[in-house]
Formats: sequence, structure tokens, C-alpha cells
Amino acid sequence: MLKIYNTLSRDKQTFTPITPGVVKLYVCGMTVYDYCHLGHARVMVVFDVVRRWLRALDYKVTYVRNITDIDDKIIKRSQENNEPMHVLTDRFIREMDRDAESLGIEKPDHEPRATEYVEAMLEMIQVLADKGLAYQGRDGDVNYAVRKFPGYGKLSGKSLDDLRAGERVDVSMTKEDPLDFVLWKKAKPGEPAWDSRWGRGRPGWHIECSAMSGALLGEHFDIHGGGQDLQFPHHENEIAQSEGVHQCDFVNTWMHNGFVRVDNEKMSKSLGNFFTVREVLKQFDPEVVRFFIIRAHYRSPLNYSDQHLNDAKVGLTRLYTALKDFESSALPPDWQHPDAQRFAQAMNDDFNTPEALAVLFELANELNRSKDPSTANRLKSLANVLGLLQTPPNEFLQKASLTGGLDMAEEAIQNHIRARAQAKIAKNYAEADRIRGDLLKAGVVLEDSAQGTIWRRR
RNA sequence: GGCGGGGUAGCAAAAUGGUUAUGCAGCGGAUUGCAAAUCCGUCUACGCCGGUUCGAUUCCGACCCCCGCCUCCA
Repeated sequence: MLKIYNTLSRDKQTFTPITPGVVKLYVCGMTVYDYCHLGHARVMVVFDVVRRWLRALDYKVTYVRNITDIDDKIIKRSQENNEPMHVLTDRFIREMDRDAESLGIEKPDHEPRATEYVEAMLEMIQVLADKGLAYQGRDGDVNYAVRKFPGYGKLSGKSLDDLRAGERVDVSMTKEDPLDFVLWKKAKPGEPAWDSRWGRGRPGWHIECSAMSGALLGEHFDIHGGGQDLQFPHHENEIAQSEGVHQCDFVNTWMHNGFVRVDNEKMSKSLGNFFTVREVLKQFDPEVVRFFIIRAHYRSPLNYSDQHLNDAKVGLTRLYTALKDFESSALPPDWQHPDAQRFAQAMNDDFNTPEALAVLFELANELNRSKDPSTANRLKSLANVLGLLQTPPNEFLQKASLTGGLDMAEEAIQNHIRARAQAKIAKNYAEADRIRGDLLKAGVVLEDSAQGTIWRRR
């Protein structure tokens, strides 16, 4: 029985889909004006795992991850770059796809772009205006009248009177309440704009997700996810919009993943302390990055450092090393097996991936002892649920991406190994050790066994 | 100030009212020409102070510290 921590109720709840056997999942995706950083990578990996696990539980999952391709920062960037907005966004969508693919993220079922749903947004704004929940300010912006929505604050646990708007932001004189947020922004000259009954303009950020989730998943769906920073105001505003329009519960389960941190601070664009996915991938194999993210529970903070990535690499290497001598297939796990049940129990407990990984490590230990091919199959099939261990072990262990730059050619490595074998036959151990030492400096580890010398990178 | 999340051994990271988490590192042993890998054994814990309890890292209360949200942010 799957339990998920629901931000809305602040406790773990047994998950029951609205329609039996079917799960509708929406996750707030990227604003595409720059490369993805590790924080984005975490969202993608976390909800990729969520989706995979729901599927392992035999749910039919519809997964939507949106793309924000109209926004202040995008406009600013496209002006700075002097390139049309859609050229900029198209480019960064491609780059995002590349990053996602390298991290082993399966494509969502739908990746709607905000600019394709402007009509739906305008319809929602219309309904909100008709109900008196939205109004047009003197400056032409259309705002949501937050105080008219009784449930405002229920997700983030904030009360309107405590929010003290204006303490950190200039209060806009055109809003009825400083906390009102914009649904439709009046166009400024030179900005992309759409026609509407409120004049030419563009949508505010929050209405995008309400419109896209409603269009693709319906008025009421199962799980809505995103980074913790979106809890307020973004998700709070989504609730106000969607429930304001549809008069029914919007989402049953809200999931928020923890931040990636650098030196104990949140990794973010505004702090400038972010590492892009591609930067990290210059040093570390993508599967190591995935493993690094899965090693922590999705709601915990995740500290980024080279040392921690390296720890992840060593751990993942242990698992691959155990599988090295086996031609294991990726059959679905036999869930009746006690190990698989422990794994499932961990995953059912709010996606406890660290605990699930512990099962994998114990399987590796058992495999090292027993050399039983069925254990290898079990290890590989369970790891597959997390999107791990799917590369042939030797291919992984010899990947140049493990050394973070050192990439001595395989042919050269083989030549050194042959030379060393000769030295060993001649009992010239000093020479043999020198060769091994040189290879080690080039990131290549040799291991002698009865079957001869094998190599891997580190 | 309001709201929320944390503080676990050298590092990372889970669970748990009494019994080994797990991985890395360390130490001892097996194996090896020596290593590596692997196996066996093993040392380091639960922020502080009270309370409840036969027994608390785990429950309750106070305190200290850290982080986040309240402005765009995954």
C-alpha cells in the first residue's frame, strides 16, 4: 500500500487514485531561458522515479511536465541576446531534453508549452472575472483578488494577515490587496503579446499551470509535484485559480521535493551558486548523478559537492562490480521474493529510495558471496525500477566518463596490460608495478584474477 | 515577525519505544608476488535539558543551532 506525504495535509496518507488504476500526475517544469542546473535535475529525477514506481504498482500513469516559454526573464534574455523569443526557448528546450535524456529521465506523456495554452488561460481568467475573483487594475493588469478566495493559504499554511505583503516588495497601488497576483499582464511595447478582452498582453506565470493541467488532466487530478520553492506562492495560486474556476478540489496529493544545496545554501539562479547539469556531467557520469539524487530521500535537502558525487560514484561502482560476471536480463522483478518485498515496502513508504538502495547493496553482497545468477537478475530488475544499473557492467566500469577527463584509449590500455603480463612472467615485479602505477595515474585500475587481468576506470 | 523543514557515528544517509540500517572511509583477518576486487570480523551515533516509561535516538515539553518560504526561482 503506497503512502505519500501530502503537503496539503502535512502527513503521510494512503494513496488512492481518483479513478481506480489510473494516476494523473502534473509537475511544474522548467522556464526555458537557460541551461538546467542540478536543482532542475533533481525534480526531473525525483518525479521520474515516482512515475516509474506508480507504474511498477500497475497504475496507468499520465505524466504532464509543463514548459514555461513565456515569462519576464525569457523576454529579457531574448532582448539581451537579440534573438526572437521562440528561437531562444526552442534552443533551451532542446538542451533540456539532452540533459534529461542523459540522466535517464523518461519523456513525460505531455510537455505542454505555455504559449500554446493562452486561449485556455484567457477562458479561465474570464470565469474568474465573472465570479468576481479577478479584476483589472488601473494599470491594465488583471489580478486575482486573493481575499475573495476563502481557502487561500491552505497549502502553505500561511494566513493572509501574516504575510505582510510589502515588507520586502514595493506595494503596487493598482492592486486591491498587495497579495493579489497577476493573471494577465498588459503588454509593453516590443513584448510578445496576445489579444484579449482586457487588451493586448500576456499571461502571468501562475495561470499557466492551472490552464495546462486542467486541459490535459482535468479539473481534479491525483498528484501535483514540484520543488519546495513553488509551494508558495505558485501552487497556492494554482489552487486559488483552478478551484476558483471549477468549484471542486483541484489536486488530492501535493508533493514537494527538497532543494539541492551548495555550502548549506539553496542552489538557485538568484544566488548564482548553481551548477548546470552539463557542467557536472563533464566530471561525472550521468548515472552517477542520478544515483547521487536517489541516494537521498526526495524531501530531504541534498548537499552538492564533488566529494559527495564521488561517494555516489564509488557506491554505484560497487553495484556494477557485483553484476560484472553476469549476463542478467531486465525482466520485471518477482514481487513475491522477500528482497523485492522489502524494496517495495521502502518505495511504498513515501518513495524511500535510500532504503530501497540499501536492499540493492545487500543484494550485491549476497551476489558476491553466492554468485547466484538469479540474485543478479533480482538486483538488476529492482534497480531498473529506479532507472539504475541498465548499462552492461563492463561497459559502465570502463566508461571514460567515470574518470572525469582522463580517457586513455582502450588499445593503449591493452598494450600496457600485455607489457605488464610479460614483466610478470619474467618475475620483473618492479616493472609490472610501475606499469600498473602509470595506468592508475591515467585513471585505470587493474585487477588480476585467475582468468587474467581486467581493467576499469575510476 | 508569521509559516514550514531539519539537527543520527570521520563522511553520506534511513528506520525504529528494547534487537546489525545501508554505502564510503578506518582498523584486524582471509585472498594476492604485491595490489585491486571480494569475503569475514570490528571501532566511531542519535543537538542540549527536563518529563513520560521497566526501558527513549525514537513519545511529550522547554532550549540551542541550521535551512527554506513569505520577491522570480525546481
